[in-house]
Amino acid sequence: MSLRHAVLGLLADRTASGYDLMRLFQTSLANVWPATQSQLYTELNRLSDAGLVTVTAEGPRGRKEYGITGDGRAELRHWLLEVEPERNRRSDALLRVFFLDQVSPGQGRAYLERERRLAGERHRALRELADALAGEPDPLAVNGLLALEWGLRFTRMQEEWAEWAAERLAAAPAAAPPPAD
Amino acid sequence: MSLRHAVLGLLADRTASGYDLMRLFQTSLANVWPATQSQLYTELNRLSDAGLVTVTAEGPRGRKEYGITGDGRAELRHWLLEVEPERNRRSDALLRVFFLDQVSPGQGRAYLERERRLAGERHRALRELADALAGEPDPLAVNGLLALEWGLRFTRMQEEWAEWAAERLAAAPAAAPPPAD
DNA sequence: GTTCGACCTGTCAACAGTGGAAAGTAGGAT
DNA sequence: ATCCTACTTTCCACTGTTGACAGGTCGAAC
Repeated sequence: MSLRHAVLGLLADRTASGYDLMRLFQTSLANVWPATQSQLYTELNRLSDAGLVTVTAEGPRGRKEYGITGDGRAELRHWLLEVEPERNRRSDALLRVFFLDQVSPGQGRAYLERERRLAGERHRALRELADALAGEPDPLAVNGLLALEWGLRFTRMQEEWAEWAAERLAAAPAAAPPPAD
Repeated sequence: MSLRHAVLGLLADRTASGYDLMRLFQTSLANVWPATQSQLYTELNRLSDAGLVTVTAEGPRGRKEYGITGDGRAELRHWLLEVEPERNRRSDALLRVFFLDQVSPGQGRAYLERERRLAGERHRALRELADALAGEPDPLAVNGLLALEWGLRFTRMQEEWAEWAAERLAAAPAAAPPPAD
């Protein structure tokens, strides 16, 4: 459960209402840890009960401004530095690859070609985002750029892999040789 | 929900009991789509109700052997070729990167160094697995090797990225320049 | 002969995440 | 005055996943 830490991280350098957080999730964290409005409000209440955040101000229309507490910062640091990151194991796309011999070799190659295309599109979208962000010195962007570079490398890798896999499939429809390094 | 399709995929070229499937998940699919025993039995019953699999034999100790039906194969092909693969969006590790400026630059670099090390270890483990599999011509291995190559590239990419990110962090603790291609 | 381990099937409670509905306030446009 | 839109919070039903529990058969070893 890292939604908790995502919220703490965002509150660490600004106070915000649930609505503010929702917009931050939609923009800066959309590609890293998406969260819906209902999750956020539930989590804010839980965090508040646990004493990790606190209401710093109450606005006009019921708006509640939340801020991180000392305990909250401690928890955030603890998670950042001491909790082992969990591996991302499930992959819808990779699962399909496992069963690719259930369709004809031609369909398999077509599937991989689509994968390559989709990865390429995502790569170009991220590149545009990176170029757009390169101009404005947004405080959020500092480490966001590290994540962005990760995305650029990842999508590039997916493209190359899909191309490689399609060739491999074409070369040896019956038995694949061991992967190259 | 792709557990359904993982089960269909495995049953597509062999009949198997729930227990057999459990072992297949533990071995060949462990890194792609983990599933627990309880999920499997529940899913088999659901699939059976939906007419996508059927009991082909009943063994001595209550063992039930399941086989895929025509509808099941149709569903599998449909999922493989026509359903858009969903992106894997949540990443525990990347989320941490976003909040890396909550700790000192030195701690941040130490974190990235650990990431690099963990990725390297996983890379070496996958390489050993690939070498071990290179010998035996397992029917499962055919497309499993494609997935394995994906893992090799992915872990290598993570290593390189963590190194790059650490350098980037060291070079510009206040404001990061735009990412290179 | 019993005990042990491998085989085999199932239920249950709990929780994270999703999507949608409900309901309310304030400010600006018509 | 009224309506629309943005803002704000909350609740509920549903799915997927997990881990624990609970049962059962069989072959082999002791």
